[in-house]
Amino acid sequence: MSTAQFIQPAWLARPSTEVAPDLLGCTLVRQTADGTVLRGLIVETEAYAPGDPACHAYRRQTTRNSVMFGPAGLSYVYLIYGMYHCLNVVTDLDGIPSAVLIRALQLDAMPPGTDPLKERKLDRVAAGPGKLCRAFQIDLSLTALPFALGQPLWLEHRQPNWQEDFEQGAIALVQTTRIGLTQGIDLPWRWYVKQCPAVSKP
DNA sequence: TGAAGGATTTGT
DNA sequence: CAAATCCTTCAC
Repeated sequence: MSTAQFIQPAWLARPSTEVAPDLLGCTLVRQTADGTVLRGLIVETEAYAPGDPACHAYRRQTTRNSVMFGPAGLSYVYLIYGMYHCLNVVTDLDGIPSAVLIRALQLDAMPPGTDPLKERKLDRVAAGPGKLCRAFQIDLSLTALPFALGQPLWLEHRQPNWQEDFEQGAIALVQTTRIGLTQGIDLPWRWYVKQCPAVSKP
């Protein structure tokens, strides 16, 4: 028995490069209109920040990226390549455009005795920013919404078990360069859980 | 008003 | 490596 600790805006009101690694091990929860609740452990993130040429807010404020300029704790969803959506968590202080891209989720374990092939397949269902939005039914209608209980999306802090494993070294994090960019490719602003089967790319 | 291109994914 | 596919941005 455990009580979920919901992530508040104040915890997200820090530079995206600090929040991105801290979000690993936290849980993303999606509640659909019909009441279905989907949960996934965040296992891969990327940070986007001011002065970063890969950031959507690099040039100027536009209709699409305006939520990035606002306060922390809101969602930023955009459409990429005409067919996939990507989910971000807006971070840092009001007026500082920045966000963390959620790139991969580890979905809840299947019941004991499940076919190992099925389990391996499940590991890849949310292994990538476009795939996780597809799995969690996240589209443009969910942009600029607060992450909070009762909303379509919210975030929960790391469970004590995860935090203990992390502190004892049983879980390790990897920091590396971001994926799929044409600019800002050298910034090491991608983090993921080492040897996690649900990470998009090792 | 139109053209170019993208923080992706999948299959050849 | 190229296609799929459409919204956003920027130029004219």
